[in-house]
Amino acid sequence: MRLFYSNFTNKVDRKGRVSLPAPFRTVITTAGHKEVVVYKHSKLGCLIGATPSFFEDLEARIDTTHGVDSDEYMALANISFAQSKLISFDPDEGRMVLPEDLRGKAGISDTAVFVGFGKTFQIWEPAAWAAQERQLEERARALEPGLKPVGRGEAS
Amino acid sequence: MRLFYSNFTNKVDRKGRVSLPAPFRTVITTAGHKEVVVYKHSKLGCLIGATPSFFEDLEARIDTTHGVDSDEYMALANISFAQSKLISFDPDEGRMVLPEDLRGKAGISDTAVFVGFGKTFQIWEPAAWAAQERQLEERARALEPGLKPVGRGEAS
DNA sequence: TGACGATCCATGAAATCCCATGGTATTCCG
DNA sequence: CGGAATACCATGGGATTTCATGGATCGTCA
Repeated sequence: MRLFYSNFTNKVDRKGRVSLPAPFRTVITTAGHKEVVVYKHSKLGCLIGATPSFFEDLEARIDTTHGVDSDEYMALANISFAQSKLISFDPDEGRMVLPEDLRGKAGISDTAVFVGFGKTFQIWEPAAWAAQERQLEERARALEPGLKPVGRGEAS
Repeated sequence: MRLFYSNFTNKVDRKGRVSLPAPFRTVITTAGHKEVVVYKHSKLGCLIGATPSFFEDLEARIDTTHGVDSDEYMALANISFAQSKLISFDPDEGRMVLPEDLRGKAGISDTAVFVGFGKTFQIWEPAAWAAQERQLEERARALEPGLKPVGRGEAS
């Protein structure tokens, strides 16, 4: 499975259109999709994006472990589905439309930063991302010794 | 399998007609249907909608694991079949008729909110949905530590 | 015939598609 | 190696289609 790497800063025009960074497009189309799922992160002031498959897997996992009427399912489904949007992008031009409400929630006006985060990516207002970046760096410095030996058993 | 995402607020006219949101239509027609199954949720004050296949699969699962005479099967059959309505929608215009009794049970008068929940969707009276939304958010906050390992891969 | 559905037509707003352009990185060729 | 041609990508504007929604018509079943 291809993952989302690096970060890209793109313009958002009056219609709310943004170029989905070309490398991100590749990840998504390679996974067999022409759409991305986007929602607002509950704590961070950014949006989260992922392939539809990511959510399909998530759904299946929650369904089998908890059942569709459980509190867990409802709470998770609210974020992953009810509050999410399925956004299609032009496979040729590579542009998508960030809906007004999502832009508002992330404070994005005319510029958006796309940040690769492995299986997901984040979309930030530039200044907010700069701040987050600094924080992450500090935190990483603090955790560094602890991170080294951890080799998470994820294949590939 | 396509899933139901996002939420849409549509008008219900005097005849009980509502537009099934276009993306929802796509999910249903892609699954090869021209109809939706709708019933009242036993606890929540909303209606549940899904493709006929959803219930066919569910039926098959319960049948094989419990048998058609089990309590589980009876309970499922009552909700999924006896209490449900199979509602067809105009494939071109995309409108369906929400029967009076279902509207009554959900307190819906002239506006309905369609909420995507993965394999199913919900139909709410707007104010009731707003309240439910708040509750789900709180619950998500409470469950968050427990959810983390499931929704792995996300920054925090 | 009278109520209730179902089908058909009309319309404004909003979302989507199509074409054009400029810049940048990469490749190709002398 | 250097310069030019080329391919890729981000971005803008305008045209076109889709979609939600209202009203009217036609049929049907008591």
